[in-house]
Amino acid sequence: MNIGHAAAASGVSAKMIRYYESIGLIPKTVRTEAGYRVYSDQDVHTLRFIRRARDLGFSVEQIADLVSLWRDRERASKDVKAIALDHVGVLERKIRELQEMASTLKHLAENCCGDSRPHCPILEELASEEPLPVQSKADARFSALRGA
Amino acid sequence: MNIGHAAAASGVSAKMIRYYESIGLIPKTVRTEAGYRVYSDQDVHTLRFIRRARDLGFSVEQIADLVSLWRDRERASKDVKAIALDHVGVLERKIRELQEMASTLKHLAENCCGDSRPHCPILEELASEEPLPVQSKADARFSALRGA
DNA sequence: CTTGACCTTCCCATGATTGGAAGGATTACA
DNA sequence: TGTAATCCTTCCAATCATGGGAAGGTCAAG
Repeated sequence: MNIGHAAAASGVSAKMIRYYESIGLIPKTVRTEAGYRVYSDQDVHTLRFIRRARDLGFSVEQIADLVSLWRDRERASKDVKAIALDHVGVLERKIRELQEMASTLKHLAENCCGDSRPHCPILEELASEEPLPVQSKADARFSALRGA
Repeated sequence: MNIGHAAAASGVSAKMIRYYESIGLIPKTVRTEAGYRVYSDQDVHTLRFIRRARDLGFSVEQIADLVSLWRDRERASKDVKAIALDHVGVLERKIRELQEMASTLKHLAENCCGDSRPHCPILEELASEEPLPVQSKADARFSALRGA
């Protein structure tokens, strides 16, 4: 199977397959006489594994660890779980960050008429010298808004 | 005021100030005879505006638009609001993505003993051929985000 | 034998930010 | 005044995962 076929079968683009090979995430493949890479079903299986891990937001580095644990029949499941939970922590931190941004911004936007007049609490807030009034997601009050 | 001072006063690093200048987000400053950049309080105010917009996750491109609207006394507040709401949409899409990842992963991790034995549902799932079982959590956390 | 669809390698770009090197300017202090 | 520390300057590189594209070789079908 050539790289295009492996890409279609695994959901990983040919570009990325070459990249993963170049950084050592996957081993170098057999080549045809003409230099074409050749992939087995097992290779495609590994690529699909990688694809799924990417879909869950794991970094390439973490995926390398996951693949090596996957291959290791003597692995301890706690090692896998540790990677997963660590990543969950990162994701949740990121989610909280974005939620703070979104809710702050939504509150600002709600207080902006959104008409053709220039008055705008969003700009006022950005131009203000005071700390940004972060709306924690549990806090639905508009207390800190100026010009509302 | 030199760049270090402006950086400290605005919360934007000297590196980033130079970068913002290089991409045209802020105009080129006056220089001393020795070539040192010189900043006014007004410049610092603009930098702080930029800093706040970055803290809310706006892209540099959006910030350029926001700054120009900020400067424009004839602006229509709907133009500002449109940028803000567009960004809220992007943030919320991102949040949903991350939440799906986190909840899928947490679910998998909950079913992994996390001991020294090799059996591991997380790896099994990654190695599976079936579609990833996304744990859609369109529940309390989610509606808290848009419900406000 | 040509055409089109592959494949190869190599370089570049993204976005925002940081790091660092080489070298000049300024400042503080003895 | 000398000198050392701390600034400033520009330029280049790296991050992370991915895509775009060029130049050129290969392969299969018509």
